[in-house]
Amino acid sequence: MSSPPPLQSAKATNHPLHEQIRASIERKILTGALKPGDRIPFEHELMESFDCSRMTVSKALAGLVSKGLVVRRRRAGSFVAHPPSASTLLDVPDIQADIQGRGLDYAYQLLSRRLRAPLASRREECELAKGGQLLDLTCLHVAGGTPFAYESRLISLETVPDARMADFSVSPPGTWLLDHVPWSQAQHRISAAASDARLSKLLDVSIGAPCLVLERTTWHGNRPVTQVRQTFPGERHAFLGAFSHT
Amino acid sequence: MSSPPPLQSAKATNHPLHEQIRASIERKILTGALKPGDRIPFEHELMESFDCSRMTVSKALAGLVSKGLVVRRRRAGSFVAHPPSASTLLDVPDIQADIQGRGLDYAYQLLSRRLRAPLASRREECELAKGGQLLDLTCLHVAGGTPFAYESRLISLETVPDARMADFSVSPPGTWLLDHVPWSQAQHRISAAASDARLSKLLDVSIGAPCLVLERTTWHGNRPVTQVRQTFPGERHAFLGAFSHT
DNA sequence: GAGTGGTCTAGACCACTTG
DNA sequence: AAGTGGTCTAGACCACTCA
Repeated sequence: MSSPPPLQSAKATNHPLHEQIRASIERKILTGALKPGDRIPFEHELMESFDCSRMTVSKALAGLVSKGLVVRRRRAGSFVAHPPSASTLLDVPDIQADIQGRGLDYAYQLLSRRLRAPLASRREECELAKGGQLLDLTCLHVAGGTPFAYESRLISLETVPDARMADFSVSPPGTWLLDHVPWSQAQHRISAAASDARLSKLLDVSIGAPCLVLERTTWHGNRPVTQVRQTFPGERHAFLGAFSHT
Repeated sequence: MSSPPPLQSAKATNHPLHEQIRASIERKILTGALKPGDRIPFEHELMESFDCSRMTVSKALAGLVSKGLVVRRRRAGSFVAHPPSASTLLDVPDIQADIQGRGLDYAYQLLSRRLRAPLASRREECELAKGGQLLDLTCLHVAGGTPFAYESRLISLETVPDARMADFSVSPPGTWLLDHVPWSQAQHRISAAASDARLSKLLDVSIGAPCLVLERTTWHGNRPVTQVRQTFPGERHAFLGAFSHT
């Protein structure tokens, strides 16, 4: 005889089981324990681990898919997704991919590279450094021969020690970071500013010309990764986004 | 005797059933057949309508919840969600709510109001009008005594005939539209421009000062609703957004 | 107190990919 | 060919909430 319905034994917390499973996997992804491309245990393995039915596991994974953290392929399994490299207003844009996506030649120029401590007077630099050092970079992105954006970036070597050895004279730091930091959250700020003398020379615009300024801080899990300020000639560039109330 | 497993009778399309159900309800919401606050049939009603199990109906509704189109309340039922009025970079922002949310006084001034046909030379105006007339408005938003944004807006009277009678001398058209058009999609464009003489006077900035320009076209279902261009003093304003790869 | 949605199960068949 | 995820069922208990 079959025992009566299992009675949902040991519902330790008040969170539903599928959320616990989702959170458990999500944590592993966000902390980097599971990196992009890594395989996630099969459904039947998770069924055993969490002692639940397949539908429950499936619901948990479906949540991760809808967040874009996981991709699932029949017969192959489930894997941690690669961060999208496409550029929209919402994503962390990769300027190189963006320019090449428009069919333009991309060129890049490293203007300066400096290893330094955070300025004690700048609170956000200290938070970024987290006690370590900062890599301070400035560079120029060029699209089809025309200056596209000036970029000033700080990278926290405490969070991304590998950046110290990376060769940013060839490929831009943004692209490198997208490839080497598994997942991120970002805080954006878009404003407008007038071009000063130095910027005007770099971007080939007149002094005082309106520019779009994008400032972004990026985290990996709860560790700060990088802080970047990109300046675009305002009449040559725009941010696009198609949104539904979704 | 019970018949053998129902064999998924009549799988007309190759879309899964839960997606068909979701699409069916989503369509009703996007076309306005179901308006915000309207009740969605109970799960057991949908089970009968679509002749399927409750889990399948539940999956369909869960999809709509995750899109923010539907809210569900125990014992009460499922309802079409009200569009969010909060303002982020992704949403359709309501300037009035935005300013008041910062604890500043909000003032509003209607500068002009004109009923007119679309200019045949401007393709986007003709698409917006869809054969009807346009309401052409310009106005100024003021926050705490300081000019905040200049707005130039076109409303398609073909899609929103009620706008003809609305009193935009009191409340701004953006707020009115958010309250009267049930759901929308939007296309945004953010750029920077220099302030001209007229704008400088209105916004109280110097001529040539950098300004943030937000252009947005909004649709209700597949009908164009409105097209707006808002200009912000660039050093006084910024667009913020916190994003995760979600 | 009754009915809603929230969650879960233990099966099943199917479609797809390649382990 | 085998094994994965995708979908679906016909039940069940529960928590919540509102008439």
